[in-house]
This record gives sequence, C-alpha cells and structure tokens, in this order.
Amino acid sequence: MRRNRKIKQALYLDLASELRESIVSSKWKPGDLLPSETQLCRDFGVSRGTVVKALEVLHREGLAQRRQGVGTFVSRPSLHRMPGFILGFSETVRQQGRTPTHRLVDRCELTRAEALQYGCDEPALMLNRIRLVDGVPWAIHRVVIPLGIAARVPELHGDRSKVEDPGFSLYEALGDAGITIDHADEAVNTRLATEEEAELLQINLPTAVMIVHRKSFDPRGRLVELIEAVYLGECYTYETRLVRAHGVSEVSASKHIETPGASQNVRPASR
Amino acid sequence: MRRNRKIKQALYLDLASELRESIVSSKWKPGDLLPSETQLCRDFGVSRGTVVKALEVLHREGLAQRRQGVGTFVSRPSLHRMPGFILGFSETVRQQGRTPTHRLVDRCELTRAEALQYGCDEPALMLNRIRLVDGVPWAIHRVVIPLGIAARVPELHGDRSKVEDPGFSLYEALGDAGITIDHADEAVNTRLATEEEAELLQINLPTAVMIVHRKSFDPRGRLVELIEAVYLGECYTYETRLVRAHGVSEVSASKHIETPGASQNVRPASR
DNA sequence: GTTAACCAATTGACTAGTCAACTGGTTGTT
DNA sequence: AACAACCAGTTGACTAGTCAATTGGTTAAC
Repeated sequence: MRRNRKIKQALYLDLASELRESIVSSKWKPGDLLPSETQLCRDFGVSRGTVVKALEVLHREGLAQRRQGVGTFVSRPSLHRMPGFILGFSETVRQQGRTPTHRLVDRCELTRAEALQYGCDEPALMLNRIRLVDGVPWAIHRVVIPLGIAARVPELHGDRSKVEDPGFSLYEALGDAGITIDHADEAVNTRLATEEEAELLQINLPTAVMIVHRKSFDPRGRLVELIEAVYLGECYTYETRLVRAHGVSEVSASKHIETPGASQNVRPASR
Repeated sequence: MRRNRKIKQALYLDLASELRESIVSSKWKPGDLLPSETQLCRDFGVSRGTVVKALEVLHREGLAQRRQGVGTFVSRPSLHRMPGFILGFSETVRQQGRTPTHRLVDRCELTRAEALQYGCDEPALMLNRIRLVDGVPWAIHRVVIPLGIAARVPELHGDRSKVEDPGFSLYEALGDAGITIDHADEAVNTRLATEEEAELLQINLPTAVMIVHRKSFDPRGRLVELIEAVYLGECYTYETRLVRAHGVSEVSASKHIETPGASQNVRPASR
C-alpha cells in the first residue's frame, strides 16, 4: 500500500483513514456494502489482519457495521458525528466555528492536604476560570494540576505564565510539553445554580446547571488534571455513543454547544 | 487452554475473563506488572495474537495499561468500576442492590407522522412510565419502539401485555425475543423541572432535572428503541470513561444512583 | 407453495511466525 | 561523574495461512 502521509503511521490506520475518507465524502453512502475483506487485501496490497484492524477502527467510530456472513456496511448517520477525540473546552468550541476565551478568577497552589479534598494526592496548582464563547460566559472551570505535571509546562509557571492570556488553551500547552492524555473519567450531574454562579455566568435564578467532573490520566496512569466544571445547562449537551462489542461497552463522546435562548429542550413527559 | 465455561465463547474472551478475575480478586494489585505476552502464551497454551486480543479487552475496560518496551500493568482504580455494559434502568438499579418498579402513565400507538416528531420514521408504540426505586419516584421515561420491533416482543402486545406489571423490564423482554442492542447514542442535557414533572416525581419547585435521550440500534443498524428520560437531577450521576487509543476515543459508561437528600454535590466554583 | 438441503461468500477466530520500535539497565569510554 | 554504545526483553505491527460460524440464495423434493 502506498504511504502518502508524511508522518509515519501504522498501515492499518492509513487504511482506516482512506476508507473513512471514502465514507465521509459519500463515495460510499449509508447502507452501502463495503468491498469484502479479501477484496480490500487485493486492492491495497495488505494482509487480511491489517484490513480487519482498519475495519474495526471504523466500527468503533460508529462509521461501519460488520455482519458475519454478509459483509461490512456503511452506518446510517445519527445525532452528530463523533469527533473521536478527547477534547478540551477550547478545541470543542473552535471545532464549532466559535471563539473560546477565558477570564482568570483565581490562581493558587494547594498543599497536599488541600489537594486531597479534590481527589489529588499531591501538591497541586489550581486555576479558577470563567469560560466564554464569543465573549459570552458559558461555564466555570476549576482545574487542579499536580505540581509535578505543572512544572513541565512553561506556560503555567511564574513569569512566563500565559494563563491570563484569554486565548490560552491548557490542552495545547500540555501537548506542547509532551504531556498526552490517555484516558479520562467523567461524571455528569445537575443541580440548581448558586447565587455566586449566577453572577459569574450572568444569568437569572433559578437556573439548572450541569456539573462535569473530569479526571484525565497520561499513558502511565498518572493523574494529569482534575476538572470541576459548571455549565449553563440549557446551552450544553453531552453526547456519548455506547458500542457493545464482545460484551464490553465502548463509546465515543462529544460535546455540543448551543446558542443560549435558541436551545430547544425536550417537551415535558406527558401528552 | 482449558475451556471451563459452559457456553461456547471465543478463546480470547475466556482468557480476558480469567485475567480480569485475577485483577478484581487482587491476585494482581494496581501497579503490578502482568506476565509478558510470551509468558501468557506459554501459561495458557495459546498464540500471541489471542493473548494480545485479551489484553486489549482489559485495556479498553480500563483495567490494564499497556506500555511498549515495558509490559502491561494493572490500572489504578478510579471513581467507580465500570459495569461494561449497556444497561437499562432496571438493570442499573438492581445492580446497586435496589428494587426497580414502574407505573404506566400512558400507552398508545403513533402513526408514522407522529413518530417522526420523536425521530423514528416508522409507526411506533409509545410508553410513558414513571420509574421508581424502592417505591420512590426517580424518573419519567418515554420510550418509542417501532411497531416492527414491538411486534416481535409478546410482552408488549395486546392481551399478553405485561407493561402494567411493575416488575416488567423492557430490556429483558427485548433480550428474550432475541433482539439485542449493538450500540446506542445518548445525549445528556439539563433544565428546570416543569410543574407537571414536579407533580409526577413528587418534588418541590424549582428543581434541576437531567434529560437523557437515547437511541438504541441492533447489530444491523435498525432503530430498536428511542428514549426520552427525565431524571431527578441530584440523585443521578452519569459516568463515562473516555479512552484514547490510536487517535480514536473509546469509552465505557455507567450510571450511578444516589439516595435523595444524601446526594453530595460539588461545592460552588469559588473560594 | 412450502420446506429442506446444499452451496458459495463473508466475517470471526486462531496460529505461528517475522521484523520494528521502545524501555531500562549494563558496560565501556572519556 | 557523565555520556555513549550496546543489549535483552517487551509490546506494536504485519503476514499468510487455516478452520469455524453465519448468511443469503439456489436447487430439489414433497
């Protein structure tokens, strides 16, 4: 198979990208049967194992359905298409063509004892920020980062600090420092906004807010960051896909941001 | 490898179960290094490909971390352990040692045009139910099932209908009829409860509720059910794990049910 | 017409190997 | 003491095959 990508990448990922391209460009439409595995082997000059790995990637992304004895189909699209990545606030907002900014409310260092309250067992850096979309307050973010991690990110430290810069993206800074996020646990909750939150978010009471707790880990399983986020409920939708495979559920998740006022909620559960 | 399970199952799933057992029973503790792949080949008498598939299952479940050049580690536990399945309300509640029941509010058939409003393009059966945990109202469920699917489930039909039975479980009935759920898309939202909902759930206003929309599909990609659920916000936590693997995010999701009144929410985002 | 038997095609599972990339430690040199 | 080279062990990727299970269609028998 021809390697037309600059960065060296696994063959099956190249193949998956190629097939994904054919699907999103509607060369193959929803419901269409893809070429059989052996056919793809011939077409791309790779072994069947590689083709299977590529098709499994597409299946996990929700783009393809596999049926033993029949073949692999292009899925019918649903709700939204998954981005397929763990994204931060900035990336999520930018992806929807809007401009993310933030306002630093507080920045301090926590002792080990203080950090423990938030579920981090090391001294840590804490940032409290208001997140804005196109200049309108959207969420309150409290992020706790172990000092061991924070020390590796120059943008977080001392005089070089860029956290005051409204365009600063934490995930970008982490990535630049070579810190990658392997997986994250999230818990979503809801309750009424407090008076303080209403003031920060410039909303009237009573309003429902969505609380998202996130713990992110690097490939070695070390805690990278810990987030408590308060979102304007009606403007925030949390989407996941649960895929049952071999008795194990797997998912892709994404977030969707709506314009305040234009949010269209479900009707009451009655007729 | 010895097949000690009654039901015939893939070898790598047997192996994964065996390894999982060793982890949850603390034979191998968090941070421990698992035997190498070649060692596992010898121990269980299978090829390396099979061992790798088993280890990948554990990795997707969040139980193991793999590091090239080093080995496979047991993950450190986080938040809650994932059940690893797509569960219905009844199963979720039972799993936490409580008793799920329900009260049928309404049952009707929708024409194709009516069903379209809910995102189903076939005539469908609609059930509106109040879901209770240990006799206390917990959620309002509206489920829309295409007639083509409903017709295959005797418990849903005519005189044999069991939906009035408080112990009825829809997912169980679907399973009995040979209808399996391959994947589901969920969207989570929040807003204030309406007066009607407050009455059904026996709560005071204002209260925040969590809205969950779910679309479930069978292995062929056909819509199996469509749910709009209204949960008592403070008593419901929605958990997911996002696992980044090969640039594709995968997740396990679970729900956690809390006792009303004893729910402990995050503190306001201020100091 | 209905049913049963059969067949070809496809995916699922598995084996047994090769080579590459990465890691952690050791050894030798400066 | 610091650094570079090397090495053994590990996971990641890939190949080329086998056999099993499932599906959809065809054919034959009744």
